[in-house]
Amino acid sequence: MPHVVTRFAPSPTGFLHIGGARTALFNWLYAHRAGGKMLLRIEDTDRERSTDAAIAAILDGLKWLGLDWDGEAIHQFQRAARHREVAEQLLAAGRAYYCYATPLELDDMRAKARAEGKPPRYDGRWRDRPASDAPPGIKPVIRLKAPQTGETVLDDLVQGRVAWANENLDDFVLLRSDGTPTYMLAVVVDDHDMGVTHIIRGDDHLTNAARQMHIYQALGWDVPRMAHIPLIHGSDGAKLSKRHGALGVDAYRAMGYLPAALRNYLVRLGWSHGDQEFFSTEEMIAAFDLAQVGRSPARFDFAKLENMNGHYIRSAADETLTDLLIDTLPHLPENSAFPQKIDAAMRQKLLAAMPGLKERAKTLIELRDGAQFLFAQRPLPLDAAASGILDASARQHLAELLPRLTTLAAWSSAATEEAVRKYAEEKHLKLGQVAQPLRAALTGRATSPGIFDVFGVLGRDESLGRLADQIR
RNA sequence: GCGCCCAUCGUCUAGCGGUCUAGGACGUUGCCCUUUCACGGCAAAAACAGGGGUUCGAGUCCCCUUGGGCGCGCCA
Repeated sequence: MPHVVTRFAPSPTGFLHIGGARTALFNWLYAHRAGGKMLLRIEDTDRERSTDAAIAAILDGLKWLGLDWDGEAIHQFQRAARHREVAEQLLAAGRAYYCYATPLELDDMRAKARAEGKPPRYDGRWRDRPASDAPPGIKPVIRLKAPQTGETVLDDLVQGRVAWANENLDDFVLLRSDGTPTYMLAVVVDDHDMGVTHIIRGDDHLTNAARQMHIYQALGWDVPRMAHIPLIHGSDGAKLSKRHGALGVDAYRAMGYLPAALRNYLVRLGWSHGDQEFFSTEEMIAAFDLAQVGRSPARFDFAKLENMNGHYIRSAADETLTDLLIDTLPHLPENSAFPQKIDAAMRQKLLAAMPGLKERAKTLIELRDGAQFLFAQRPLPLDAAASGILDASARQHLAELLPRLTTLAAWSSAATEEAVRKYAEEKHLKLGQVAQPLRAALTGRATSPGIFDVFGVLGRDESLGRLADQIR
């Protein structure tokens, strides 16, 4: 396979949103598949809107998702001198020119073009004027002398052949009047200098691709292969907004999703491999291919993500999951009924309960809530359903069961089960009629892991104590 | 307005001219399992946007319409 270098190039004007995360994932997968590299470039040339906090959030999000990059992150702003140099090189070669048009003139130009049913574009008024025409006191921008006829054709790895008539494109700005580069120039120069071979990005950049190709051509540089992947939409089909998923990846962590689950969900958005739904990281890398990326936008569906997350939780090893939950605790929304600090003894308890807990949780939040009874203090608070279960006859059953359980020779799930089943049989009760009161007394809830597992995990003293609390 | 992109069940998608009475997954509904809740199992409802072509044959190719999206800055 040929040498492959991809890059993820977020602009640090906000968190790493879900669309960006998927773009990063596709770049990462493509690079790994080819045994190549994925580079990271922070596009911080917009000094007004770029923040260090956003950079930190993006790096943190990538790390959490397990998407590592090769080498140091490049900060685009630090390369401004190089960008300027290239603009001047273009100027010297006659492939770019100074433009002295004022913002007011440009506004008029666009308004007029629109009125005539043409795309609003720069009319090239300074394209062929001699330097001697330069008005005094105005700092010029540098514009690219773009081709005015013919067409620009992109062979996109996802979109296929896309063509633009050059007359619909214009002489855009390369270098601003203050000497700083525009995004269009910076991207091309950086991708070239970084040796990027494959540009995989959102299809909101598709039109930019034509303009960037003009820069490559003017410079005589090879154009990297490009792949414009469709955007992710909200559940209503419109642009992703905060209400349906345009959250930072940290928000997904806070909702209790596993990185592996989010990765799996994201990779299946717009990409498929036959009917396969679940992919380990290795499988994903081996199977991923841009040719299978669809061209239509996908809607974000929390229900499916949640289902996948449940799958990942259920199939995770107990040790792994226990530690993941503990490590994630600080990121989850506060729950005063659950300890923020888990010591070694508590961890053991959690681990022991994990087989029963993980079957019942779709998110780490649900996992935590399900585990709450483990650490509850006696006497247990009962929720509405639990106190509904514990009526007089239920408490009577508990009272009769308590001595039988107290005298058990050895305490275990199996031993308690035998005792309880025997009691139910003697009294001609269905197991549920005694299991539910036990559950309510032991966990304070109407739902929990299997009740005999609860006995086992809680241990003799705590179990008997909780039962006794409800008898009085 | 102009340019570009897109269009299969509610959602993610399989399908790359005949094997499609359109397959899988999520969600939904029903049944089973069952100490609760889950899990699991079984079953059901559910789609080729519309219209023209091309072809012996079209979900698959072409055109138009409609509907979405993206772009059109001295933002990125």
